[in-house]
Amino acid sequence: MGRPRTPKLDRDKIGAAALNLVDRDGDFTMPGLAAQLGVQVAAIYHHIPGGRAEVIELIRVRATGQVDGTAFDRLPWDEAFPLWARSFLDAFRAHSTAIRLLATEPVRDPGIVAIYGSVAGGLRRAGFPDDQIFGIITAAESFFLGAALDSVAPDVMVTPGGDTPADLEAVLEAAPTGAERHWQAFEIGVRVFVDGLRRLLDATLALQH
Amino acid sequence: MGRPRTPKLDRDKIGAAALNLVDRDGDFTMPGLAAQLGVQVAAIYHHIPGGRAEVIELIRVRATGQVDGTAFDRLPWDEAFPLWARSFLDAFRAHSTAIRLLATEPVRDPGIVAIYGSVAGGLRRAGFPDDQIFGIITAAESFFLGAALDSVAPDVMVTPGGDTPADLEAVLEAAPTGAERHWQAFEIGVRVFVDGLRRLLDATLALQH
DNA sequence: ACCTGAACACCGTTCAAGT
DNA sequence: ACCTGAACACCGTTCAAGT
Repeated sequence: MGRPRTPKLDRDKIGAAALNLVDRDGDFTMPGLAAQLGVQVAAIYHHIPGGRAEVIELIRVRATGQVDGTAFDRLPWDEAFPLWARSFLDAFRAHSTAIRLLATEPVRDPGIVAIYGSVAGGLRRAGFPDDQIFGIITAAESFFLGAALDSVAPDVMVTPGGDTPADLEAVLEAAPTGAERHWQAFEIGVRVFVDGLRRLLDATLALQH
Repeated sequence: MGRPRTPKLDRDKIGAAALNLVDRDGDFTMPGLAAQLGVQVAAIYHHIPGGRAEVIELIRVRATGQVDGTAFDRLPWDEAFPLWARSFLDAFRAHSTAIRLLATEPVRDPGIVAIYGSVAGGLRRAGFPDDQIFGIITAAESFFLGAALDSVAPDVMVTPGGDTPADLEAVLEAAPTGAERHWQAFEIGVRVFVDGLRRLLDATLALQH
């Protein structure tokens, strides 16, 4: 008891243990985290003054740190964009049980934002206007985040009841089911986004000519 | 005490009271909800066997019930789409303090899904293929939901530190700040989405010619 | 500085008892 | 069927005490 000769805890260990718990259980508690670390709850507060909310932030930084935008360094923007999108989705799906915990706050950590240098660079070189690029990145991330949430959603139940509009019923029947439904929506979204961006780029370049 | 002559509670009253609490405080507790209703906590469980999770579902249905896709009934799809997007964002922003509570589960309630008959009808008449329309709706909603989360996010802090990539720094400096930043991202997203959908529609119609 | 041990106020849920 | 009153196990956070 008392102060140990070498500290038993640091922010890194706490973050790693928390992510482990969350991957296993989909959630975590402070007592559970303390037990996992072989420590009393109060000890955690010494390193993470923000308490549970700050632990969640640690988890978020760890999970989103796997998002990779470096494809923009070596590929044309319209080829890099789908890879970026995919890495974002994969990063969240790798911790799918934790998505509900992570997604409630958008990715705004300065350290994480810095990772997007490649994305910003790729879009600049392509010719997108500087004052719109961060908006484009934000809009894209909004879609990615929503898609991540959709990816853990239960499949839509098509109520065969008579109160469903005919158009909706036809559309639901023609749509794929299960996991395929989610993938289709994601791929449509990425494609639509890239095509829409291409048009925005063309309009910008036409103005400059 | 004992069974009252007329029931004091029903699902509707519980949902309304819960939404009120959440609008005021950004969250709610079962004891707090019971107090608001002038009732003991256990009484709530008699009407909502699913407990707190089901109360949240009631709130979600109420909030998302304000999403309006009927613009597709009277306008061309590319004019209706932005109005639909806006109504979705408004519905969530009207309960902005509750977004974190609501957004963790996507809108998949059968009753809510039925509202999208207008959207499905508009996209069908425009010529989008039946088997892709639900994917389009899902992708669009993913973006709307992400944008709603972004709309309550704190403004991005531009760290003047030297470790920020130059491209990112330039882009962050050129971007609008505060609320304007969010609106720009939302509008770019909607525009990009509509333009991308137009391209998808053109490709579809060209195949059919 | 870093941890233990114990405490506090609070939470969600359940259950017997009443009409 | 519908509510009360009380209980249970648990949670996040704090604080004095120890080294």
